[in-house]
Amino acid sequence: MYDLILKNVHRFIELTPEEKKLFISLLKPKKVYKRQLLFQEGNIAHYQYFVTKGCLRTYFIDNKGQEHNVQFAIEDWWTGDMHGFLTQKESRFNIIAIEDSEMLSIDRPSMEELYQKVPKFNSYFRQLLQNAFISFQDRILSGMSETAEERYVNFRKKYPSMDKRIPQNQIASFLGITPESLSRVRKNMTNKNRKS
Amino acid sequence: MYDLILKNVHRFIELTPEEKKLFISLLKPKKVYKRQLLFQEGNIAHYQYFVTKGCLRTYFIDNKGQEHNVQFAIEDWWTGDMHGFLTQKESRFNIIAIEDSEMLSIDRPSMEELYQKVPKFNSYFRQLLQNAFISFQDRILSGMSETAEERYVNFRKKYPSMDKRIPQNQIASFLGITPESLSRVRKNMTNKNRKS
DNA sequence: CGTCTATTTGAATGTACTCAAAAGCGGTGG
DNA sequence: CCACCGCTTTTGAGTACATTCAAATAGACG
Repeated sequence: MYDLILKNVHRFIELTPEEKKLFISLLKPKKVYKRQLLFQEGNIAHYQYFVTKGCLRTYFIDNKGQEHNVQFAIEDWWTGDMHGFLTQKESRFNIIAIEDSEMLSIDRPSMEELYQKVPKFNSYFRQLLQNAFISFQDRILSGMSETAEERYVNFRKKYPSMDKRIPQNQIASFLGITPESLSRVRKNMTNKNRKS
Repeated sequence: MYDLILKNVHRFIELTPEEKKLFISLLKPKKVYKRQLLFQEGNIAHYQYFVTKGCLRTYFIDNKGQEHNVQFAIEDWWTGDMHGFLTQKESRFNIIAIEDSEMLSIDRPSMEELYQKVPKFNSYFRQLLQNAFISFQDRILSGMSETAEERYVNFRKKYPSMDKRIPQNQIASFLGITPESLSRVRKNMTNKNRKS
């Protein structure tokens, strides 16, 4: 159950057996079923979640009532509202399960304890923040410079495992286009392939 | 000359006179003139820059050769390629002066020294990273949910001092639209105001 | 003053959107 | 196991918003 997260941590920092034990003792398992909300906007984000099984999406609702997907998370990914978690301000995001999912959650006090006792974890979590930062940066760049089709192609290249599991209309929302448009983009792509 | 940056730091952490001295001793003044490149893509970002005078823009060039503005920086702002600075990988960004500008720069070794001797600075720079993260997040959300006009209105609300100093075509590039479109958006807005 | 760049305006085009309807797919209950 | 219901995906037609290309006007700077 804890193998996956330990491997993940191990990609960034090395832990002694005692440190591993402490870390694991601070994690709380959590389950949500398909279509169930893990977290709702307006609340304070007390947890970050490491996904061990399943698939979730993080979205926000704009002032026209439209949903927009901000992030998908599958096994071996962290999810949660990073900004809200760090600032302890009301979140603008919702997180909902696309499949039955299992997670390991950690709250702020536990994270503080971890920083105190195993300072290496500062580095680990800082790198998570950096990665989140980078992925947002990439998204801004791609939003400014790429067509819908290019964004979709890149999405599939970058997250091949997600492409198979996530409904098209959800991917469309992530890419910032309508489901109809994505359907047409795909049609177009297969036509191109047949010609060549 | 160092008042501005000390005030800025002071908004997040408190420093003793000795700590201030150390901090200042690690900063290198730097000048660039209008239209001059401060930093060019393909290089490693060795510095972060705190602007004490002037105005700069950070942009990247997409594979169609088009420029896109990522950030503007005026007095009391930090600029530089955060991602490149943290990872020490080749940067995709260019930074150029919109006005004659003066900065205080800090390199990685100095920052490490600062972290060692005054650990409080970890917190300061982490908050800078957080703020950068948040502003990118906001930009993704606004790109997904707002029209060009709404984005422009919000830009003016958020950065009133920049709106006055930065050429329209540069603002357009920041908003992700063409200069012609921004011109029409503005025309539209004044027409609306006259009617009401 | 003249030159260079930024901004505005116009006309035609294109990309993605909305609205509407049909087809496809998956899960549920009889 | 099949029939039905709800949701997703596809397709079509018309529309809207922003783009491109081109040209005129305005502004900044030496």
